[in-house]
Amino acid sequence: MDDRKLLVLKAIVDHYIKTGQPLSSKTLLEDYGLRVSSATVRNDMKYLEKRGLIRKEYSSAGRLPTERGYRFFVDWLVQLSELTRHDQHAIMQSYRFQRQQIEELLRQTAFLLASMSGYAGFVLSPRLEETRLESIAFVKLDEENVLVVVVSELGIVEHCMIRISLSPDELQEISALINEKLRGHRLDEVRREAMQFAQGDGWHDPTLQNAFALLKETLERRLQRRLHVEGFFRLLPSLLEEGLELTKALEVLTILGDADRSSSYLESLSSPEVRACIGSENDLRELRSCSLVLMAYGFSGVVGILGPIRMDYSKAFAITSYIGNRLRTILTLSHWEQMPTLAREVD
Amino acid sequence: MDDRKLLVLKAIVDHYIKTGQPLSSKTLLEDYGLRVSSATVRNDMKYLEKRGLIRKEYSSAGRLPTERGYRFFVDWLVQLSELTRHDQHAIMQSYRFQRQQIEELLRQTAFLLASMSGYAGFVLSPRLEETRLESIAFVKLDEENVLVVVVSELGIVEHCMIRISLSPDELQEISALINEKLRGHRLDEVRREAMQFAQGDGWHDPTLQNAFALLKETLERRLQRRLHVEGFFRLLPSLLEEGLELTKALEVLTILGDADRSSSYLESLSSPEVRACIGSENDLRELRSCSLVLMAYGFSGVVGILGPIRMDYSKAFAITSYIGNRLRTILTLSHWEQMPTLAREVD
DNA sequence: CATTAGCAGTCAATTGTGGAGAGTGCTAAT
DNA sequence: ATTAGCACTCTCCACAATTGACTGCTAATG
Repeated sequence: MDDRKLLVLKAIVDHYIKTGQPLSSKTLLEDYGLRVSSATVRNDMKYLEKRGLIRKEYSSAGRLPTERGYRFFVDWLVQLSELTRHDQHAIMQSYRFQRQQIEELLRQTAFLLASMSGYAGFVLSPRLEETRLESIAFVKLDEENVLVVVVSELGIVEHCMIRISLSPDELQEISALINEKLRGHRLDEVRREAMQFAQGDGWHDPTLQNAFALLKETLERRLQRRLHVEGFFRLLPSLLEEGLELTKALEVLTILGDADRSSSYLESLSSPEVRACIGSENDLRELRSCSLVLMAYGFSGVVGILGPIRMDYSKAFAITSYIGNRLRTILTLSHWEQMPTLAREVD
Repeated sequence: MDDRKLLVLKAIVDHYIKTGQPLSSKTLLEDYGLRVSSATVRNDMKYLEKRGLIRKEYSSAGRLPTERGYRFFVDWLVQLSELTRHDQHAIMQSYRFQRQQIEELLRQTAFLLASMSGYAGFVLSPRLEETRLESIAFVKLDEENVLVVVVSELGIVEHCMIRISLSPDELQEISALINEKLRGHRLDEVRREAMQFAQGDGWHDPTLQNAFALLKETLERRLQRRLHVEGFFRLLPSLLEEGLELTKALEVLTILGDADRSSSYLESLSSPEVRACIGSENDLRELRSCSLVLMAYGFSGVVGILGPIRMDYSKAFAITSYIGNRLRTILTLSHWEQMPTLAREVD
């Protein structure tokens, strides 16, 4: 495949991504300044069509990329665009107020992905069971209620109230024991050990055993991951423009609402490097009519963009990669560093 | 207006809500078993049209309700349908696992409204400033970090970490002072008083003043209300069926994303009784092409359904009212009551 | 006076037709 | 390998004709 053929392919993909219109041999000459005749271009197009990289919508129409064409484009032809200073600045700005609440941070990130790309943005929360325990605090609220707060590397992970009656001294004892034994352990281990305590390995006081059972249960229930999605109404027009019927397009949106199914899929796709999954490359049937651009940011969390197959991959790669790395940095820094101090709040 | 005219109106509204098709005089006779001729019905229709209750889409088409017609229907003709046992049971089921996290409960409720109605469901969170302080706990996590937890009538309302170095004794002292002075006060008062402390009315230790400033700021930032919306992709087909253009329909969805504008509007509309706001009765321009059915459930919170103007009002009223009252009950019960105990969890 | 039968008039929806325009494929020449 | 030129294909748009569903009106009826 010679250089001119590559150029023709690139022109077709670029043009179709930009305008949504098939590109004809004549327009290609005019707009991309080739110094050959349109017939030559047509011959090249025929070659590309035989290789399955472009196609026509009907016999006498211009050419547009096939999914294989997009794949080829993404793998070989795309030049990774840098974000403009302006965009970079906007991203920094929106992370300026460091939130302590991790879920809020993730929601914000999804919003950022969506608004910068013009498609839907999503963030799959980290697997908290992979993070390490910083400390667990027990607070006596009144006679029969105790507040349990679990703090991990990523900040406050969970709080819950437990109905149990313990003296301050007892609380102190438990607290010291747990923190000494479990600090630095991964939360899934913590959960396992809480279960052992609950079964009586530590104390034989049944009330206490209950407390641990509750703690374990809390960890279990709330360590569920969340999938934050933002801006999918912006996605809809793009999908419809591609000729998708409304019901199909809504299926795409609905699958994102089903966090269980989509989460595990997104995680299985992701890698530390940003990558794309185009149209029918998707294993999830409902997503076969759109494309994903995503990357992992740590602790098995994933960020990405969901758009039409005719997506501006270059821009999507740039945005996802920049924001993903940003998020990774923020989360990897100890959360103690990020906390607002008065001085910072004021400026 | 005689009984037969009312029957004709009701038939037209019922039929249009069910099928989306205008009703002709002939079909009306056949389906609703009137013992008069079609000409008579046509005369009645003419009367109703003159009163602005029904209209035609073009000169030789059947009749369909105007917005005034829906309003009349809702005010005088709608018979409030009871939810089926099955539906009631489903609602109870989904509230069976009492969540401690209020936001999770609200999200769940929005989901319930959406899935039962087939339209979009929303829940505006309570004004936390109207709830009363149960207690504030300070926990020393390590040398320089203190965890602050605010518990109100509705459960845990806020937690944050503050960067401050205090001895356990000092913490104990502050804690006792605050809880004694402020328990039972509304959170907006608490915020105000925190501000006074911050300005030095209590201690003159600058570090402490900073702590209170932070507390105040936290309360301020996080007492923002949230608008939980679920299932608005289900709303879209309904809106489009009504002949709304996609852009207009998306405007409707977008306005719900703008929590600030829509929240205050929804609150201003709501009353303790379930009520409807139909089409152009809405003050918010973007909502003029759809209808709201909503009610207040306490602490200025609102639940409701957003649907097309051609909505099944009878069903929407039943669902909103049932779920709204359910939610009110759950929140009004002291949160201590709802907490899971082992016994309940296990069964 | 309310009701009815019958007929004329209105309009949407559907189908078919024809011409213009855009673009390709092929062939023969360079 | 490239090019010019021509025939062919298919979409898109506008226009017309036909069909069918309802209504409005009028004159007759109990």
